[in-house]
Amino acid sequence: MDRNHLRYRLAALDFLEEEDWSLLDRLLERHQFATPGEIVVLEKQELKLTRVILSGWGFRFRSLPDGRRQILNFLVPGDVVGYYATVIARSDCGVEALTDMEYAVFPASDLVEVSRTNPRLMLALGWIAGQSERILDEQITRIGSRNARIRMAHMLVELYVRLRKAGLDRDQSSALPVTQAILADALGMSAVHANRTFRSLAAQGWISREHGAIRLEDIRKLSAIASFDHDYLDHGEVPPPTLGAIEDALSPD
Amino acid sequence: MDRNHLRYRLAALDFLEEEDWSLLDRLLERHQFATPGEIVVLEKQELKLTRVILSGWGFRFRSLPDGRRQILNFLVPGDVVGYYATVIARSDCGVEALTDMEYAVFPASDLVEVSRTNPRLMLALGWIAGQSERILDEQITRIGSRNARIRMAHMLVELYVRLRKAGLDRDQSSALPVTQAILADALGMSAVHANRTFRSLAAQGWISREHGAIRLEDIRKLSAIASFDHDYLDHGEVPPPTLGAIEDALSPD
DNA sequence: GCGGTGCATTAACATATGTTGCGTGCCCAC
DNA sequence: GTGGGCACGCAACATATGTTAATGCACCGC
Repeated sequence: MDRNHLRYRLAALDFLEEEDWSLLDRLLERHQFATPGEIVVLEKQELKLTRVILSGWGFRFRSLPDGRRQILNFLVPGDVVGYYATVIARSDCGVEALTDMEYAVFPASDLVEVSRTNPRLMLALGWIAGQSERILDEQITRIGSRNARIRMAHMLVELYVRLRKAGLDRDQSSALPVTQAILADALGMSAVHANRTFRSLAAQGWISREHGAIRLEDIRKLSAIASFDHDYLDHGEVPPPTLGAIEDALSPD
Repeated sequence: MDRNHLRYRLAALDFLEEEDWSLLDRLLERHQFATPGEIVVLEKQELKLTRVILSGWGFRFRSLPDGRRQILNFLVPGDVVGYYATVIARSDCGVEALTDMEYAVFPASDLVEVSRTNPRLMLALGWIAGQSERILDEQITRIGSRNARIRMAHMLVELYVRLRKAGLDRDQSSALPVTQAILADALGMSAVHANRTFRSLAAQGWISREHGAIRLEDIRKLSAIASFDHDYLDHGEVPPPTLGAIEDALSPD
């Protein structure tokens, strides 16, 4: 399991040193497992743990008074859950596994020490957190201002792209382990309408279903109708000036 | 201007020391101003600055291909914009002022040093960032799974609560400087429908308009129909166990 | 083989929301 | 004052989406 996807994603940043990597390894020592449908984190739970998804899929969600639920975002390998748990004690959202899932757990307060001893690593983890926030922005835009077809296409492409960035190859990342009901919860629409929308996209041959999963058949077409911005998750490759600034800030050490 | 609202909000955390406060003051030394309607941050702009709202209102938004825009969240005094700018160079959303606004600006890379020298302060700022993320979660839930009336009521109450927590008194915080068009952009609905919804709430006497602003007349009723969770922004008062953990993590200093 | 159970599909109908277009009142610059 | 711009109000109609309810189909345990 040493080839975890967080490592892969962080490598793109290209400024971590040997000691950062080894501290990261120690941080991620303790692993836990979950099976499909398992609730990993309960809502409204006192929570002082940070988790890192190592393999498999899940999602963060909130339940509504009327029994429905809203999926806030999906979790893929390399994602961090509970980054702020040190300062925000209660978790307001639950986490559920979609597939078999392996994740690392450590006390959130460890991050306080990390920030003191290895600011570079902390910065790198902050980068991951920042990406999540950007994904939330995108989710808001998707739900708030697009119709069902575009919403669904956009969501599917985003998941595909995130998986590829997490290091999964084309074939692994074009079969998404989500049911239409899950998609409906994520996109804020009824299951029936999700099905209508799904069939409409499937009729054009852009997606298809296989078992309880969805296969992307034509990612270009999907990106096109959703006017998906392929750059939007790309800012990982920190450009030289910024990297310089980091070194400057660190150098008076 | 020494009584800035970030200071007020951070005071609730109750673990910052004298040196943290003075570093914060130095960080927020440089102020800038904006007038209503002014674009403070352009979309898709290289951005290596972090900003802290000191007074006034604004919002983060994204433009859509068809000319509409989605408001991601509102900014009130004490909010931080561009917390991750060190690692995520490009800003994907713009920031616009709603009222006269004063804000502090500093290079995002300063935060790297803060995290090394004053992890407590960094933690405190992370708490602010964590609250913003929670607000995004709420925005997703609001847009994704509630009808127009509830969405609007919920949003209005949230703004009211956030203002009060930022230190504004009841009267200042029950008049919100937003037009119905702004609300529509925030709630992901058409301006006409926002107006319908507004009038429906106004007909019950729960809100009213005054000039270009909205006055909340009955916050209890609004909270009730929106089943607004008054705790959800409350986790600021870090409970003893967590605070203990922070001290533990810091003590081997 | 049988009967579940979970997911997908479909139809008919109800409702929420979007669109277009026009009218009103207010404030402000000239 | 007056003309223009802006926020708001409103009606009629078009459309997207929700609801309910029933059906089919695969998989699985027994």
